Amino acid sequence: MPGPRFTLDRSSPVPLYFQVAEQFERAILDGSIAPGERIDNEVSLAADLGLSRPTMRQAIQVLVDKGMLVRKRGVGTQVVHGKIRRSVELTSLHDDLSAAGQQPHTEVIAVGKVPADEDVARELQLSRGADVWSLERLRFVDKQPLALMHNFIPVDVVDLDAVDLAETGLYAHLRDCGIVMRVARQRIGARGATVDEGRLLRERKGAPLLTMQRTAYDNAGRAVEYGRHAYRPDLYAFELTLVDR
Amino acid sequence: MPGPRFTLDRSSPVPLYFQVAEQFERAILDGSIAPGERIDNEVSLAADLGLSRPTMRQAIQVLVDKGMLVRKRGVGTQVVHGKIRRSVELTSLHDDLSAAGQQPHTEVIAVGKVPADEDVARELQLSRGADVWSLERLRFVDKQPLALMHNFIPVDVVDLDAVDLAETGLYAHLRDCGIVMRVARQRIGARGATVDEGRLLRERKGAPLLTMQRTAYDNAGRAVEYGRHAYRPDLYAFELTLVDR
DNA sequence: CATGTCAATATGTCAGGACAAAGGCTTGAC
DNA sequence: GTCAAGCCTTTGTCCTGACATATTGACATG
Repeated sequence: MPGPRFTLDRSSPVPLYFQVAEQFERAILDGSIAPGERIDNEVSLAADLGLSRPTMRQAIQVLVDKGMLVRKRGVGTQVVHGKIRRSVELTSLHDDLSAAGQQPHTEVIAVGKVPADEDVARELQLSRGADVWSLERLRFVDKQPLALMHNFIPVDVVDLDAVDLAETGLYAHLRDCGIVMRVARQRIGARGATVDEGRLLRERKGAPLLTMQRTAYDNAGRAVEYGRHAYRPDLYAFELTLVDR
Repeated sequence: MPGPRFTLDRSSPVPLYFQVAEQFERAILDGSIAPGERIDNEVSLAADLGLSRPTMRQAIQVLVDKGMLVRKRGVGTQVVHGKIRRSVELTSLHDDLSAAGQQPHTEVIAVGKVPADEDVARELQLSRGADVWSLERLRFVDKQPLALMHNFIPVDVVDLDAVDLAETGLYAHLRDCGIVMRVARQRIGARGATVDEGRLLRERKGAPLLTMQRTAYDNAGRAVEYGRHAYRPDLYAFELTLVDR
C-alpha cells in the first residue's frame, strides 16, 4: 500500500482525479497492487499526492464504478480483481475489433432509402412508412463471416450517400458528422438463422444466432439509429461486468 | 423547469442527494418533466432546495448514470427519455421475475457435491477436481419452462444441504448467509440445445438457446458463484441501457 | 467464557467557495 | 452579409472543513 509513486501534472488539461485513476488502474492491471490488498485510506492518499480528499475520492470512485475496487465503510478500500475485461460500451463492433488488434473487413450488401416498417418506426419515433436509410453490412474477421448488421437511420440525421462505409464504420461516420450518441438501449437474444442469413454467414438454416437490437439516442434524446444485428455465436459473445453500488 | 416542488426530510437517514434523485426520477418517469426538456441549472436548483451545489450535483449524477439525464457544459442538463427499462443488474432471475409481477416456479433437478471440471475450477479459482456444490434448476413462468440453470458454489462458501431452493432462490439464500456479491462478469452467447436441454425446455435438439455464464465475486474478491444458464429465446432476453460518460 | 461498551479508523454525506472550460449568443469589424 | 471577437451562462474541476455512521478490535463486565 505504500504503493508506487504516482506523478501528477497540474499543468495538464487532464483532470487530476483522472490522472490518479489512470495510474491506479495501471498499477492494478499489471499486478503492482495485488487483488484482495487494501489500499491506503483516502485521507493519507490525498495527503501524499497533495490533493484534497474529495478529489482523491473521485479518483477512487472511477475505479469503483469499473468494478476494480470495492469500498467498505469503516474498513477501507480493496482491490477486487486485476483482470477486468472491457465491458459492453457505446461503441460499434468495428471499434471493438480494431481495438482487439484484429483485422476486420466489411462488405456493404445494400444501402438505400426504404419506408420504415412498424418496428423501425416505433424505435426511431417516426411515423410508419417514413423514409429511413437502410444499411446492410456483413462483417468478416480473418475471412470468416462474423456478423450481419442491419441499421436504420432517419434521413434527416445524416446523408449516407457516397460514403465509404466499408472502410470507416458507421459509428465513426456519425461521429464525424457531429452526431454524438449518449444513451442506447440494447436487447440481446437468440434465434434460428433464416435462409438468407445462413447463406451470408455460412451457416445452415435454423442454426442458432446471437442477436442484438440497439436503439441509440443523441444529446437531445432523439433516436438516431436503430440496428438489428445477428452474430455467429461461435465467433462472438457479449461480455459485461456488473457492479453492485 | 419550475418543476414540481420537491420535499426534503433532513431528519431521515436517507441521504439528501438520494431523496432529490428519487423525486426527480419519479417526475421524469410520470412525465412531469418531458423528454428533451432542460431542467434548471444546478446552482438555482440547489438554492431552491436549500442545498449546496455539490449535493445537488450528486443527485443529478445519479440520474445521469442511469441514462435518464444528459449534461452539456455551457448549456444545461436535459431529460433524455422517460421510459428506462431496468438495465442488467446484479440480481437473479428469480428477483427479476418476482419484480415483474409474474409467478415464477422453480424445480430443483439435482443438487450435490461434485468435483470441479476445468471450467468451474478456473472460474472459481479452485484446483481441478476440488469439491463444489452443483445445483441444477429449471425455472417456469406460467407453466412454461423458461430457463435451465446450473450453478456451482465452492463448498466453503455456504452449505446448500437442507435448503429449500425451490422457494427462496439461490441469491436470496446467499444473501441470508451473509454473502455479499459486489462484482460479476457475465458472458452472453448462444448455441444449439443438447438433447437433455431440449427435453427439459421442451425444445427440439439443436434449437437456438440464449446462454449466459456468470462469475460473481464477493467483497474480498473471492469467486463465490459460477453459473451456466440457458434460456428459451422466445421467452427471455437481456436488456441493458448503455451510457456514454 | 460470553457479552456489552468504547475508542480508533475509515468511508459516507454535506456545506460553501473559487476558478476553468465549453457552448451559445450578441456585437462589431470588414 | 459574413466572420470573428467577446460576453454570458452553465457545467467541470478542485479546495477546505465538518460531522455522521459503520466496522473492528480492545477492554471491561456479567
